[in-house]
Amino acid sequence: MTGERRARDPYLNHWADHAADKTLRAHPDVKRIVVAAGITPSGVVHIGNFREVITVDLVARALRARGVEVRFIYSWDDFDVFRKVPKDAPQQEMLQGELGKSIADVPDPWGTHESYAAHNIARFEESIAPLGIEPEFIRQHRMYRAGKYAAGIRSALQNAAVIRDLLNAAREATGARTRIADDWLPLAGFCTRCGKDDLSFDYDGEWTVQVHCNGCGHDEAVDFENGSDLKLPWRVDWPMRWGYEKVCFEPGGKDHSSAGGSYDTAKGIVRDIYGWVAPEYVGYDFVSAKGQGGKLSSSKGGVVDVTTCLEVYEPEVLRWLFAGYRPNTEFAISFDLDVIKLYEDYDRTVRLAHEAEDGGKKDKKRQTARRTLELASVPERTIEPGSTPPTLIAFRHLSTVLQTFDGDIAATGDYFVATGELPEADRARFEQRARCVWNWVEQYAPEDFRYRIRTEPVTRDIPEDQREPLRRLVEILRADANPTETDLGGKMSEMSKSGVDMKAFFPVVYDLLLGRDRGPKMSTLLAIMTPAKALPLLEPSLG
RNA sequence: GGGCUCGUAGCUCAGCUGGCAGAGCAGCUGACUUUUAAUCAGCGGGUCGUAGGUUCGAACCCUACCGGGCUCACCA
Repeated sequence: MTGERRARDPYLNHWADHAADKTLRAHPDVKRIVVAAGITPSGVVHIGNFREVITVDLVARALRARGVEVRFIYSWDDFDVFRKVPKDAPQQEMLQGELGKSIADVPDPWGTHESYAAHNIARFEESIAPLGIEPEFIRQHRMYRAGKYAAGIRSALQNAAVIRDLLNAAREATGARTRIADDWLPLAGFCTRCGKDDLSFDYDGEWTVQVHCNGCGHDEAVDFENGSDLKLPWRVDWPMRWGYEKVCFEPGGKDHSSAGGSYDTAKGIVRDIYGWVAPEYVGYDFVSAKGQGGKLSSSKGGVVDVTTCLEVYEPEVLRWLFAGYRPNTEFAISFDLDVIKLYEDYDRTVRLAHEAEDGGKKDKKRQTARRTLELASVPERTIEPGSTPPTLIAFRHLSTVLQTFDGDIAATGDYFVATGELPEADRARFEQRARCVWNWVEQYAPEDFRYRIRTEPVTRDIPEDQREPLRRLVEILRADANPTETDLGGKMSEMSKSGVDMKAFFPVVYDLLLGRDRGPKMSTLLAIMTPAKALPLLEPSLG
């Protein structure tokens, strides 16, 4: 397993493929490539954190596409200190008293999980399951308490001076004013009596640390060989874990990516103390949210999480979004009208990806579309050029029809099957999209976009010149209990040609049916409603 | 102040290790169709932030500058 494990395929040309190639070049002899993600569950794990996970997942897929065995680990940094009480959490007073403890030891204020950290972790792990992301989850607090990192801690303590010099060198290089003190130890942790993190240490050179709690005054000799509440500070913890897990690839937020930043110093520490090299790295930019109005700020503390995104985006569309942007591009997840455009872009990409290649210029675009879509696919699959794409009902069209059926997804599906627009085989996918469309219509769509068919008829005083057209429309509907959209389109056309001013007439009809003066294409609306439902709304006004 | 990163069409972004600037949307024109406009055909649109350099050849590599973002904690 050395050198090129597989001839470079020009089609494997996505940024995740490049990252995979780079990783393989850096580790030509490794049998099983370890890729890692790591996040602190110190608050709601949001869509920005998700970028870390999806980035690793995409690179993992790219590595597997090269025939490499991959281990995808996800480290939850839940031995982190609880520093800030989230504003939207219940039991503010209780939480206030827990500040300084490990988030794995702070009670869950929502009362549904074993700890504050566990609550945030569970929510996120559940949310990414539909996306086909299945890492091996690792809980830091368990690893530390089980003594897994004991040797790593001892190495750090015994080499405290080396680490201090490395960190100080970085500070010097970046012009920082302060320096680390000579008696500093690369150690942190929690008091076994009060649980808080304000500690002083004295190291014996082997496995025992004298711990003094500056908070409650507790003194204790802690033997960390078989696990304890001691841990390494972040800048040392990260490289220690690289060495422990033999991590070959791990991305980082742009906040880690600068000189003197944690990746930079970790690089030196892992090399000098832990005998491993820093993983290949991709820096990713932030993800923001756009167009959710006031909806979010109250319920989610201003943070968009994966669950919220999946209410509007199909799993594969969400993956496709993240796969499409280069990691270092900042972008916003949209909940406004952009959603329609994004679905349209996605649908077009699907069609393009399935087209057969013809040797022309467009092949490159077909390949890009195909590769991006493969990486986005849930479940993972490859796409054959020239194969039949799945049938996808356009978002906009679906929103219209779905509203006509008042959100009844099964009935809407039946309708599309009946019209021939939807093969029965693609029904599951259709229902997934329909749920997203309906959520969007209900929660985010502008008023202009929304309508509902009247449940109770109203009787209007119809203007003289509109009575005859209305009578004709009613006759048309009475004549055929199940007209198709095309049938009705033809009738509308006839009415128009016979001199009816449809521009003036339609608002009258829309008002009777929907309570507004505009609406979906009339023939579509009436065909879907069926005369049985439309007539009772129209007839009373005939007088 | 040091560093990283971005700057490409009106907008959002591609552009693989240097080889004729490119997609979608928006815009405009035409066709068809009577309603939140769909679909089809076509068109226009860029000094690739600025100025130098390397090269047969630069959006891409190097230098400087301008502008935006980020970063440089006994925090993860």
